[in-house]
Amino acid sequence: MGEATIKDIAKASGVSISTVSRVINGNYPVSREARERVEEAMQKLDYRPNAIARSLRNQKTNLAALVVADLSNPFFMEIAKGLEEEMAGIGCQLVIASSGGSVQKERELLDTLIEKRIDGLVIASSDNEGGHIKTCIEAGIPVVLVDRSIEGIHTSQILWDDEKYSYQLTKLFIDNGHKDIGIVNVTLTNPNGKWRLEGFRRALREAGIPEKPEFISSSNFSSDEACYFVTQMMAAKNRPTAIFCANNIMLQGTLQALRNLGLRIYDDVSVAVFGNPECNRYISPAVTAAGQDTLKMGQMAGELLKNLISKEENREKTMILKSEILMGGSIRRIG
Amino acid sequence: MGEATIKDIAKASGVSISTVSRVINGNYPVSREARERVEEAMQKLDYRPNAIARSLRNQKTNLAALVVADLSNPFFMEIAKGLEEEMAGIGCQLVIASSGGSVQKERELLDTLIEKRIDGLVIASSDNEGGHIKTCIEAGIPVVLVDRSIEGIHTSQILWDDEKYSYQLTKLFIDNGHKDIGIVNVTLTNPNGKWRLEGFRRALREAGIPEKPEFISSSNFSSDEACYFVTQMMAAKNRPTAIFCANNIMLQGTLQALRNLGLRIYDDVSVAVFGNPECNRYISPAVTAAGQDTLKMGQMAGELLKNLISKEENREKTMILKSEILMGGSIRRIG
DNA sequence: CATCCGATAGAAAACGTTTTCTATATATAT
DNA sequence: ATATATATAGAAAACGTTTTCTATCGGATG
Repeated sequence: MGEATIKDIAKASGVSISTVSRVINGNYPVSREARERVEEAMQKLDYRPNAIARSLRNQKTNLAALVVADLSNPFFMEIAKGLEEEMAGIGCQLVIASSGGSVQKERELLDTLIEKRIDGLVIASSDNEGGHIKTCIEAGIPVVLVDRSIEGIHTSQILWDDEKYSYQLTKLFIDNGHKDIGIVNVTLTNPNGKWRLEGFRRALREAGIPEKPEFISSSNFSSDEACYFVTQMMAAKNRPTAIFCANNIMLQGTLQALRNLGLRIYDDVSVAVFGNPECNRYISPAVTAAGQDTLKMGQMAGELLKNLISKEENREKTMILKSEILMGGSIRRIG
Repeated sequence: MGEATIKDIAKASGVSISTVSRVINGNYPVSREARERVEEAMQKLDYRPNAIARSLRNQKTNLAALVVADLSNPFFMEIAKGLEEEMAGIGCQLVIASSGGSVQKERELLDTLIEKRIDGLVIASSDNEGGHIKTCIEAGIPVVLVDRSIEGIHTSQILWDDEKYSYQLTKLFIDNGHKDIGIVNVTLTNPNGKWRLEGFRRALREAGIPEKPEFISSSNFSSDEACYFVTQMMAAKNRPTAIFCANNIMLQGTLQALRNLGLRIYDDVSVAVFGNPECNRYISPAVTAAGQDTLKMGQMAGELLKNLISKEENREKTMILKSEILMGGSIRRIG
């Protein structure tokens, strides 16, 4: 049993535990003879330093946490992947926790993460209040916000340029002759939802197209709700000729609805999405999108977090990631 | 700063640290008066117990680890989701680590996880040797193997009935008149690969159909390699009329290849997969599959792990999860 | 009245490290 | 020969808890 402690090694090799520790860490001079005896003993007893004890002494756990709403959303998983990659560089492993979108659950998660004394936190928060995140910061935990900013929280952030690319996609519809455009949005309490709607609106406004409330989904977040909304919207006698989806999940629901209704992309309705359409791997025409480099977002989050942890660059930093308009064949020229 | 320790609380409330500890844990009698003073102090100083110190003392970290090859594979993420859900029940959070399929990396990960003294490990190992996993077990860490068993490792496992369902899918092809059937398999050193090929072979054998080596992919694991293999295979003048994919990633590569070649599922080639076809959300005909309930696999893994941790059921257990044949429209009747 | 018991609470040991402080021996400089 | 570095290594404190071991005080029991 890997139960050997530093004390056992000391005894086995006839030196003090201080000396053993110095051999392990290599940060103080130890005679060759002693070192060899210690190393031999460690080998023989299959010694493994206890990271818990180390953490207690060093005030450092080598653990970072990622808190998201849903583990199975590819969007978050790409972030996780990038983050893990990046943190591995400083020997930091990743605790992943999901809130299922529940504010209550998220707060509980943060509480136990604080108690666990994680070295850093990356969070795509579902909590618009931000009180608990402030608590983390006050507890001395470096925090990086991803995907969603929170009013009143000052720390490193990495976001998308929601307004700009929503505007561009909407304008793309308009330039192709569309006037009746629906938007399948996430909740407006979420800042993404707010800004993606803003961009959508600006494009309409600039083109002099009046908004139609029945074409604007008010507040959903699940694929199912999106599906329901689109089904309703497309069943009405005045239906849009184009649909803008605010993220990949909204697109999923939208496609589901269109399939159920027997409507084809391009032929029957034009579609665009803010985010990465997983479907493009499978269907054609591909859905035109404002593609997000989520892997990079994870990596950048890791970089920002490392900066905060090392205090090298203590000033918090806000990064706005650019999207790239990926032209698919899902927008039909009409009129 | 959440820097208050139990000592500070003791001082602030005029009792000993023992008493504070007893208030926190509620496992020993404390006078009402003392309790109230302590609770007040904890409130005022925003005290948060240090989980590290607790772990050191209690020999328990409330951390379980999940080690997989690729974080962004939906297959593993569903497992993660189920596992997280289940472990939350005993206040255990999840460290997630990915090896990228590298044996070397996996071993390093396990080493640091042992040092971190995690309470349990769930792993879909890429290492056929199993030496490091044995080390974990010897170090006293409960281990549950998922998706892949390892020869010589005795611990709880939860697997699929690879041979049986591969046989069934292949037989489905045969029953529909197919004789030239390709298999896009993962590496044979992986037990899944081995058994999925076995099932495939048995079906052919029973039907008296000779195997064609050029229809059997030898050893790939990435979607890209699968794509390459299928492209080659389908470009030859004698090409199969049906393709069996050994998992979701192999299917991805296969579909990619078919798209590139302009071949349509059903019309030009029949397809089936062992696993969950993410594509079925988007395309039709849906791909016929031996569906895996990966969420459940994660939950079961959590349950088995909890059993091992609590020692309630110390005997290791092997579970074989059934698949469900999901009839899509991807198999054409021919001949 | 002596004894014992239950309720309460403090002191101290323990968990396994790292690091400061101190001590010794040897080598170098005066 | 004496003072002074230098290399090496042990003792002990510290990190923040939990729990065992003791101790005190009242009251109940003989």
